[in-house]
Amino acid sequence: MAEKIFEKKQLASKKEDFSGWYTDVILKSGLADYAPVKGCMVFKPYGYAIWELIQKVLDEKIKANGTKNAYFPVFIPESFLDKEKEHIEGFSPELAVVTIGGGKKLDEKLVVRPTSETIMYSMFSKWISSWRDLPLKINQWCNVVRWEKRPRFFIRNIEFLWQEGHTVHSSEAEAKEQVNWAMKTYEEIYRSFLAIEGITGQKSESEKFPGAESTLTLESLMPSGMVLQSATSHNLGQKFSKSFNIEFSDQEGKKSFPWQTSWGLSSRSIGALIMAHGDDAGLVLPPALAPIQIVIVPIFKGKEGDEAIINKAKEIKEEILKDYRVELDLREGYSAGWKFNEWEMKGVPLRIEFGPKEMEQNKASLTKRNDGQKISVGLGDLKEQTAKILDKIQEELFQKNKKYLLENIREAADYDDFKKIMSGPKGFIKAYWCEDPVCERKIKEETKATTRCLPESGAQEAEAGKCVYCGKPAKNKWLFGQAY
RNA sequence: CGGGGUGUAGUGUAACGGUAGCACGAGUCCUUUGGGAGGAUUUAGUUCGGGUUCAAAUCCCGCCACCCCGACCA
Repeated sequence: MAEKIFEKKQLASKKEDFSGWYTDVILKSGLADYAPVKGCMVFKPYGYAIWELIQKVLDEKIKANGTKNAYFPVFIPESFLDKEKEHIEGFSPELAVVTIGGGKKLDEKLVVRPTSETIMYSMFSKWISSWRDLPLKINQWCNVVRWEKRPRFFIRNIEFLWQEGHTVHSSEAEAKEQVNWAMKTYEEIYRSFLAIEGITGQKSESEKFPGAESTLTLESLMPSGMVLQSATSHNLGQKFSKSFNIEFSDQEGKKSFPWQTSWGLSSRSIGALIMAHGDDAGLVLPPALAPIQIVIVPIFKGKEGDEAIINKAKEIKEEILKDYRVELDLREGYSAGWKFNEWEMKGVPLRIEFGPKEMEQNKASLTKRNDGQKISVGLGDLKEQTAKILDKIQEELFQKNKKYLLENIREAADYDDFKKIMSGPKGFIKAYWCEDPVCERKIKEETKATTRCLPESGAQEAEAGKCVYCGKPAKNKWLFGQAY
């Protein structure tokens, strides 16, 4: 059966060739295309529409949090990045640098932003002088450039799209609150919209954002058994405010460095979406983020009755289902079966067939993309039923993904166990780690697994144990996995 | 950036160093439309740049891109 679909769809099998499947689905569903420059990709309209929907829901939450949108330049003077030592060390290997402008060699090279901390904070130091200027909460939607050596659609590109929030606070507690707010918001976006479960926790010293005090991360599990860092939120402490000379006078007139945060969610999330839910017939999109939530395929019966069917189908689209993103497929010259396959490839969550039979019985035939279930609904109940079914699809996708994640967290009692899991199903591994970077590095070299995070639950759960690698005392159980 | 592989029409493929062929797609017309319909007709290609040869898709060198595996990373 799987082979049959493989042939029919001209799609690699998700199970047998995950990488091939991923690329095929993206190209054939029209999400994206290769660009002439290695590592760059084109977001085609269908893929960009998903990004716009993600932007819309996240942007509302960011604004409701009191953060305002702004836009900073794409070029950053090279010297700005040098100001924070860890920051420049972390980013220098992957910078794109402009040396010529307007035909002339530039006096100071310009870095194409890999992230905007430095250019924003140079401005913040001008804008902030009093406690009355705080908190300052700025977000920007933009592209960033990181010269990745091994690109992959959406997951890892030289240029990608994201949102970066940057806030400045008069107290450390307030900054921490902001960092937590961002993480909770990302969790909600992933769970309620992308229908993807994730685990939140602290990054280790070596995995945290270059220049941050600490980094919170959301880690999701992909069907390949590999882990995807899905969103991050950084507590920058006073490191950047000191490097960039951001100072404010507090209520007592005392000068002090403020506490800062930065947090981001990128177009990588679309990659997660594709991987998490798709199947051998193509994409499967959750209704909340599907550019087309419902497709109506009219079935013609010959010249005579066609007009009535088309008119009724239009009425269904424009009146009964006017609250949804609906596509009415009136294209001629394609058979109904052909259209079914195409819309399945594009992952449209719900298909409505409307033909002579439905016309006669005043009903519609619905098919759920995620499990192929067919439901017959009277036109009188269609509006109500559609709402229920779309909610159900959204929930089913999330529950399936959550179940997969929970079933793939394994405890490694010792290092042999650890290695066995990594050479088998992979997924998440929970294990004691002494927090010595040497053990972390060795584990990575020997198994490809890196620390993903110290889960929020991990700290309470753990009574002191022994490091899975060196056997020395360890306070916490960390989550390991092979990262994308 | 290191190792391995691939590159022929829009896509998938075939051709010993000697006529670039097939299928799908796309265009037009007709018949069709409940799980990728049929006929007629048209269309289009050796990644790019060098070299060897009487002759190169085929052999050699290089560029670029893509895939897989590493190192680096959202």
